[in-house]
Amino acid sequence: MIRIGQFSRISQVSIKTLRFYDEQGLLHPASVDDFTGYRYYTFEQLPRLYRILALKEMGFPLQQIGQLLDEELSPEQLRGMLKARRAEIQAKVQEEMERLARVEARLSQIEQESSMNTIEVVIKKVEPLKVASIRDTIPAYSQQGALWNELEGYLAMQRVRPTGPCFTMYYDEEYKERDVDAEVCEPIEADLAEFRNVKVRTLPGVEVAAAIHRGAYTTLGKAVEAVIRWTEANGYRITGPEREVYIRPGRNGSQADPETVTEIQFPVEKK
Amino acid sequence: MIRIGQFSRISQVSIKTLRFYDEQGLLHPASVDDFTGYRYYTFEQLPRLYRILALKEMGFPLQQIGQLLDEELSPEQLRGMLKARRAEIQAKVQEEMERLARVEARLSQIEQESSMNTIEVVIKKVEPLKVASIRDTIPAYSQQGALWNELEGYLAMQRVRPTGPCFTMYYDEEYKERDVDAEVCEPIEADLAEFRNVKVRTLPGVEVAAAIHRGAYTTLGKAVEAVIRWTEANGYRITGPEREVYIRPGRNGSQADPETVTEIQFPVEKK
DNA sequence: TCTTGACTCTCCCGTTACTGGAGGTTGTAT
DNA sequence: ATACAACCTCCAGTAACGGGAGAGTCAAGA
Repeated sequence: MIRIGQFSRISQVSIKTLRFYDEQGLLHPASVDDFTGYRYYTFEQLPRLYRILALKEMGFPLQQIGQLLDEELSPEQLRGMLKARRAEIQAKVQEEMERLARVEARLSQIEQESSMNTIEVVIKKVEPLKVASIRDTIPAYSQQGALWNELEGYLAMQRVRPTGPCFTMYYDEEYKERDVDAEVCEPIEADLAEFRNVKVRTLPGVEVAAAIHRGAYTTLGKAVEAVIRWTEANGYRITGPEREVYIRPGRNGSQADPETVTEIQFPVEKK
Repeated sequence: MIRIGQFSRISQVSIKTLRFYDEQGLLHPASVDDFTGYRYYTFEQLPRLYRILALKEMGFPLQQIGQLLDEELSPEQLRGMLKARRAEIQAKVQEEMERLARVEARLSQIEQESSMNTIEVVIKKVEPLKVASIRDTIPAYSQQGALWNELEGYLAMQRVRPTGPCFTMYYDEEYKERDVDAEVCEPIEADLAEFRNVKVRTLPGVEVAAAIHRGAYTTLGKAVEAVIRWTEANGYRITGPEREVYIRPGRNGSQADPETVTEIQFPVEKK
């Protein structure tokens, strides 16, 4: 019977940790003095402690270690737990590798521009969204006015209010200056009948790479470029049409209002 | 000016998190109503929020993110922080890979033995240790009695008490049945003059791979084998002589006492 | 036998980046 | 006027301990 200090010295496990394992039921001392509360261990407890340490180094949480030690489990179950653990570690490694890629991308970018004037790109999930929309081929990128008038006119007539910021989707694979295949969308909640060009459907939820753009529409291209470059540098693939979300539209529809805030979104998936 | 709910919906950052970032000074709302406490955000705050998210995905802790955002730092400093982060991530990846190796080793072992009757091996640090010792070549592994008698006799005569469990070091590279190069050691604190065969020195601190063995000495070989196999499977290299630490020696020196507890240690380093 | 110093005990707080919930106030639509 | 969603603050919990306060215990030397 030895006291906690000596047990700690032999096993190289801190006294705090030993007390913690006692409390957690992982390793109770062989006996505890009722009056003084002193913990007494025996050398026979070392193998169990070492088993705990070994499992801990494989990354198991203490709770599971308790189970692994105390429950009689079949080799099958044991294999299962080990394989689950392996999968978790692999996921973790993957995650860290992606982090690394982001940092490396930033580093190589800083080599060129030597500052952090970057348009930030983030991954986020977009919920499924019910929208009313009109899709058409328009002569140029900046000439969506007619579509918006038609769509909003119809919504107003039907007394349906949009439930979030409106946006445009661009279906062209490559960048085009003219004859753009565009769809203007207003998110809605209510039921709405389709009418003429106005379609109603629910867009599926997706992951998007997104960047915020502030200022006149003429410089929107920079944000678009930033997102595309980012997806390439960070191992994502673009899987759908670009969305331009008009978070704060220009005053009275102006396309040059410097306080306009737009979000560029590209649906993506990991390569 | 929008309220927290809408800001949360646009940015896909939870309300709780936004409040937390406010509290932490990472992103204060553009204004707060003095009476109601309502937080009001503007769209102009989205870029800052996205910058926070981007840095978070690189794995920076929030505190550092605050610094990165608010302090004017030179590109040099920025590079430094990124490189430090990169190094940390690489270390983390390395660590997880080692975990993976341990789990894989266990899995492949279970394929053969289909249970967990394993001798657990752990890595621990051994502190530098001052010892009195006698080294000699002995006819067989089990015949250390004479050396121990001489060493302990001298210590008793000098009234020096050992300060921890005694141990033997084996210097032979390969396993030998006879003519074993062994050194018996007693850790001491006090100053002690060398005398005849008794040497005094301080062993350097090292990392060791260790396993506990319980029972008669005749089965010690299994523990030794377990440690050696483990080091191979987990990417370590043995860098010094084996130590056999007599944590609980057999009663009156018996080598067959089944309650004997011994620890096998091999100094190691990562490959 | 007493005292000193090392050892041990319990209890509480802090760590990270939030999430969940209780209980109470405010804003908006009908 | 009333419902109900949205918002507020404060508290507790997460994993696996480490640090420290304040009090009790043990072994050895004077």
